[in-house]
Amino acid sequence: MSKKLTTRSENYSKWYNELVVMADLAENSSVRGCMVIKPYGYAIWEKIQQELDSKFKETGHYNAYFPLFVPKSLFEAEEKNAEGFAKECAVVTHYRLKNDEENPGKLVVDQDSKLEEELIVRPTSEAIIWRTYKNWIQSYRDLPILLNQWANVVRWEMRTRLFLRTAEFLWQEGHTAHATKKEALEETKLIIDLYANFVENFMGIAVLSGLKSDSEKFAGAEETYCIESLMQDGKALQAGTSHFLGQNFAKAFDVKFADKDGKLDHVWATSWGVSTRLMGALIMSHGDDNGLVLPPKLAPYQVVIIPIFKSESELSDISDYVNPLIDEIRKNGITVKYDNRLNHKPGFKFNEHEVKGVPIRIAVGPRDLKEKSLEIFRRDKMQKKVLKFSDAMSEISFLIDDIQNELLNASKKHMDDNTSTAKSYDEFKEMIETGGFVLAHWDGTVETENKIKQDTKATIRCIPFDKKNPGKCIVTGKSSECQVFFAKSY
RNA sequence: CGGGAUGUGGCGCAGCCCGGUUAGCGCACACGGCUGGGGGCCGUGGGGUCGCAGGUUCAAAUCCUGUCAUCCCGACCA
Repeated sequence: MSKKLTTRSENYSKWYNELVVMADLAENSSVRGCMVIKPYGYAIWEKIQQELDSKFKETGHYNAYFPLFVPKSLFEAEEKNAEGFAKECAVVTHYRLKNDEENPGKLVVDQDSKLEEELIVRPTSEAIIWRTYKNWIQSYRDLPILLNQWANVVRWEMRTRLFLRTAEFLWQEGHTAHATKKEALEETKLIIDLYANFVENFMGIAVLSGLKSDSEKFAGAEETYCIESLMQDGKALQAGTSHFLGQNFAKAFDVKFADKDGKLDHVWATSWGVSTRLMGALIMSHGDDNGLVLPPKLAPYQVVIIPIFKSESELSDISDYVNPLIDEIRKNGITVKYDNRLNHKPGFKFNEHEVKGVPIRIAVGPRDLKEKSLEIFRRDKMQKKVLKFSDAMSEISFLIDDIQNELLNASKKHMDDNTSTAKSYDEFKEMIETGGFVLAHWDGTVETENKIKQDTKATIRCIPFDKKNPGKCIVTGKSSECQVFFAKSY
């Protein structure tokens, strides 16, 4: 691993300050591990939302919204799910404050307002949604239900980490109900493929996709499919998951439907989600020492034009010069910002947009007006060149595609270069120490998985969908259906 | 939740070990001038009571106790 660019890198503030800051709201605050997303960071999140939304809609899904609070009795209905999340739930026990008689001007919880039943702030919405689906589903004619919700959830983690594990985070969670197992499994696969496609082609991040082992799967799921990406420091990051829930939630919430023959059966379910963690993946995949690097499809603005001028009349001449180009860029469906602020110097602006990762920068000054030229710069490779003004549009169009492609290529190359195959356990340990993915045979048991985790801190990141190359487990020598991907992970 | 570290103007830090003038520096900010093809320069100025609570002391940013938060390592996790 040549670079160690991570969320914990020394360049921390350079990476993130344009996007988010950790919430620092009050003295003695227990709003711990929450982030404030700044406008530029939120603009990136909105891009992610828009693209995913359109893909969900193309595949027949609709958005809906369900309550933030989950009554404890609902939450505990699906036992495995409840058990899995119990340790990290924020719980609402009272609904009123009153003046503190001993401390004028201060408030205390009104003990008379204790709730009969505690409310859990959703760590995920299966429970409340399946309680609702119970009332919506009677017949096979009511199926499938294909819903998605954009929401915030709260998981009171022991240890938080900016972007990757904040106590409150934004995500989308899909929850579908189906008449058959086959259909639910197809949905689970459809979504993981949709995610993989999105993360690769929109965000420019190479991913692996496959199955989670039993110990890594979602609490309450029969099977969990995942996409895993490899960060620059050689650690893996789970970027999205899609769960086949079987009939677990339908049984827990007694959701049955009558099929064509009038026979009652429990409904089959899936759930799936991606979160603001994707923004962490973005930063850790593409960022460099100069700050963020955004793939054009994700950039709040793809091109920035910086005029170089001494006086306002000079600025006005430059504006006349570049305005036709700005119009043309927009006509081509590319977003552009003309940074004609008077209160910052060009050098400052260059730097600011570099830190923000704007894919393409154009600089225009008096010299260019004379020579009918402009300077164009691509952020990913930090290369600039001077062009004839008349060639600008075609170069911009080329760069928009080229930067998008090159980022994915670089990400794929990084993953390929750092994926190796271990033939023995000793070799495996060495490879894990180096970083990256290690493919190895595994006998399929939890015991072996745990041993590997204890010895090396590596976990099974994913099991390929086609299990087609039998061999012998590197630890026990027992037979193995296929090689699986191991890595140390976030 | 266990181990370690940190908390000082908006941001980043020094000072703390060995208590003692008016708590200092860089960046940022405001004003003025010179500048202007890569985070400009010079000058002037404003802003902090040292996370919070308590204790020791003539005297606390500095010592002690508690507490909250953050970061790192572990366990746990999208």
